[in-house]
Amino acid sequence: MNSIRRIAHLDMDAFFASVELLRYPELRGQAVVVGGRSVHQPVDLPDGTRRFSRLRDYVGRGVITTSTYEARALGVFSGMGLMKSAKLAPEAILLPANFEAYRHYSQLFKAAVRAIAPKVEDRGIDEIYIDLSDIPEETALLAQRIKDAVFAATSLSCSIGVTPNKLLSKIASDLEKPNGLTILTMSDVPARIWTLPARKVNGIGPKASQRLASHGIQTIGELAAAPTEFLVSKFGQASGLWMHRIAHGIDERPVVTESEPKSLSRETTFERDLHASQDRAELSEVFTALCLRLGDDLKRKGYACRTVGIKIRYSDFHAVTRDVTLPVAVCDGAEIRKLAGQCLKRVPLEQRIRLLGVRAGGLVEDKMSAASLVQAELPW
DNA sequence: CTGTCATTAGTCAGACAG
DNA sequence: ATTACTGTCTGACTAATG
Repeated sequence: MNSIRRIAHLDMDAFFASVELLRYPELRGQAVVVGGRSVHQPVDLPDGTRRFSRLRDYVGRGVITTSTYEARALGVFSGMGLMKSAKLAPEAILLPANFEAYRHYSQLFKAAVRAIAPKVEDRGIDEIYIDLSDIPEETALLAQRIKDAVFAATSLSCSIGVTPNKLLSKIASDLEKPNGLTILTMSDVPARIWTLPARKVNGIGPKASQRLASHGIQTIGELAAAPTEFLVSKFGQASGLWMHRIAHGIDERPVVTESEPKSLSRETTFERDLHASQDRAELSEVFTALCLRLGDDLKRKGYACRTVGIKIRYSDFHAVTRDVTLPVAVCDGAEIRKLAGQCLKRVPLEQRIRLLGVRAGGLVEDKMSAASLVQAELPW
């Protein structure tokens, strides 16, 4: 039971952008970013070539979802506003996101991995953890075999880190990107991990890294050197102890192969900020549409919810949420609309609104709600 | 009967991630 | 004119229950 674990983290390289390059191979080698809306869909020209949008053509409030490494070299990264990135790289190609294609390639690469190593934890569309502990094969050969299988199935490259735990593997997979393969043991922690910024730890985001920096802690090594009592006094019992452990490369979390969703949500950002009274009709229409779509999502996935909530982001980017919990679960869009409407009455509506969202929580399985199954279960 | 403590559920904000 | 969308987790606070 105390055997050394071998955990892999596999991360597809620039996933969305790489999938787009499969469809538009003439863009290979160019600065390409994925983001924005479908108005930027490439147009097929009569001469057989395609016309692409450029970042400088972009108007709106979207962000970059993924960029090619050529685009990253120009300083444009995921999460950056497209308007801002257009100033840095006006000539870069802009493509709208095509989630259907990404989901397709996601299934392909995950199936290819599972055929070799079945203990796989889903971490979103483009990454997974794999527990390799029970597979009797030398680590480097096994990891390379997985990389080859992913490429054979998708024509896409990935980067893999293999270490004794999820924390270290997640960091390791990023060390030699793209097309990397990094294998670390605990003895590598001082040389390869302690030298990295604390921000590289999965779970230390912008806020925590800034707070750490304010105490003179920049690297994971400096975090490891900080007294536990100091970390606990500054970040609380749970976070302080956690930081101390992860800084020493300790992480016992298992690879979890099955999970149920906890919530479903739909939200949208408006082209311009709307006002509750001035733009009442428009807001109401979007609100209802979100609720109906959420109801569809619930039924399609076979869930009902006991909690319905809303989210509003104001023009100053400050956000509020309200929710309500019921004694019985619901899944009907119109029902959700009513409950969400009650939540809406509890938020201030003086300031203009940038984003509106609806959420279903407290999910319970409700196979009966799937229309096809209702028929099947009828007794006659 | 009152006060305290533990526990749980609900609500909301915020951090984080892919 | 900078900042999408979907989802998970945690901490703080309140209320209810025993």
